[in-house]
Amino acid sequence: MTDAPDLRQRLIEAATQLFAESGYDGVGLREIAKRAKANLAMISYHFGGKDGLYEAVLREGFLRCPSKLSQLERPLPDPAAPDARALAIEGLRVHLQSAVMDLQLGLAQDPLDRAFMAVVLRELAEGGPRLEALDREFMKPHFEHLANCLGILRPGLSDEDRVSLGLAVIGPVLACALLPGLFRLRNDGRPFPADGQAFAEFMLDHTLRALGVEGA
Amino acid sequence: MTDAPDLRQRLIEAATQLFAESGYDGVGLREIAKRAKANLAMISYHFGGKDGLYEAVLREGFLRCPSKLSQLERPLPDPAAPDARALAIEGLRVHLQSAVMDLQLGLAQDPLDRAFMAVVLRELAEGGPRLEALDREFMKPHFEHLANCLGILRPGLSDEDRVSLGLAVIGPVLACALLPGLFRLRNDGRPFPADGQAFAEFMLDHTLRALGVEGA
DNA sequence: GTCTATAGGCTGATAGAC
DNA sequence: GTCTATCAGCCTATAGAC
Repeated sequence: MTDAPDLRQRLIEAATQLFAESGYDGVGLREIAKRAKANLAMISYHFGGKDGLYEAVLREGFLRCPSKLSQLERPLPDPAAPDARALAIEGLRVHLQSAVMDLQLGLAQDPLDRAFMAVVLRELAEGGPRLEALDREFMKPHFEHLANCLGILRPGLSDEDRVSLGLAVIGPVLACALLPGLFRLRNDGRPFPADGQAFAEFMLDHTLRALGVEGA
Repeated sequence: MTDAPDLRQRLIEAATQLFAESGYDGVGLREIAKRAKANLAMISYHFGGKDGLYEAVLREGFLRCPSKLSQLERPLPDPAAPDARALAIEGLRVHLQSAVMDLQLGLAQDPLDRAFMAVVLRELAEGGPRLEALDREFMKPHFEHLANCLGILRPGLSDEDRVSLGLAVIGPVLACALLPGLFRLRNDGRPFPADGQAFAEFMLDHTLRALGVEGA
């Protein structure tokens, strides 16, 4: 991991960790080079500059993560099917578990993946120019799957209310990922959630109760 | 506003806006001085340095906001009262409306207040050394009020589940405040929520359904 | 209190030897 | 591909005139 074979990879790993900790403006290239046990000039040579390195961090992260993202199968419920509601409920469960996994709330073992997700969340929060690409890559698939399931379980909402409902379901997971320090405080210093699976189940149960659906 | 009487105030206002936009490391003192129409040296003179200016931004924000925070009265429900459940429901409503207001999701008119809350949220997300103070000042009162209400409506939860339940209620509001750009995308470019009051009511209704309580 | 001028250090980037 | 040495520019901070 830290002793990756080639320099390029070491630089990307070091940069991912440091950007995750301190943000783009908070780290210098010298520090990154030092952590990667590489020479400063190698950053310009391999990536063309700090911006190029940052983009490489995101690009390589994209390439590395999709295979890990949504490892759980996520069947799209067919509204016309006779068991549509049951499928939607199962879809909702898979969606929540998947979101909790993706956002590294306790299931991700690889520190590099955790750091990468922190970079992504930081970028989403800043609302910068890369927001649309990140949304398309990370958030949109989840939101669409979520919207499908919710549309079956609660049809006929206004546009505004549909967004609100989606937010009511996924918001807790997002908030938890965006404010890890705060929820550590809320949980007496222990990381929260302690058990990602149980957390996802709790949120699923909460959502199903709100939707007036009997839990599967 | 931008033309505040004294220089000190102008510096704090300029710094609040710029720190909100670009973060602590993302802005230079020159830029802050320029926006405040002040001389660079005045920052050291009045605040002792960049760190002092940042702390002043937070301190003055604390002083300015509590009067605006929780403008709605927020009675603490008494679990022993005969109408405890009704009081808890009303408390929950007030809590959600208040949180939506505090987090500037559509109700805050003053751009300075909006910028200040952005600084606070940024600081909470970074998880820095000031996190505990910010939590105590901004989050804890809400969480405690929330916990009181939820404890009445749904007693006997485990510690972990109690945190989860609190997060299920307040998470959507937090997520929305932390990812304004993302939810603008989710809402076809329009800011979300369009109507903070309606948003709070939706979340209250959602929560009450989940808790199996008839809406007031 | 406000300003100019500048110090001293760090930043990202690169030329050029190997 | 990797390194050293160095550049020009920016950063924060401050000494000192007014």
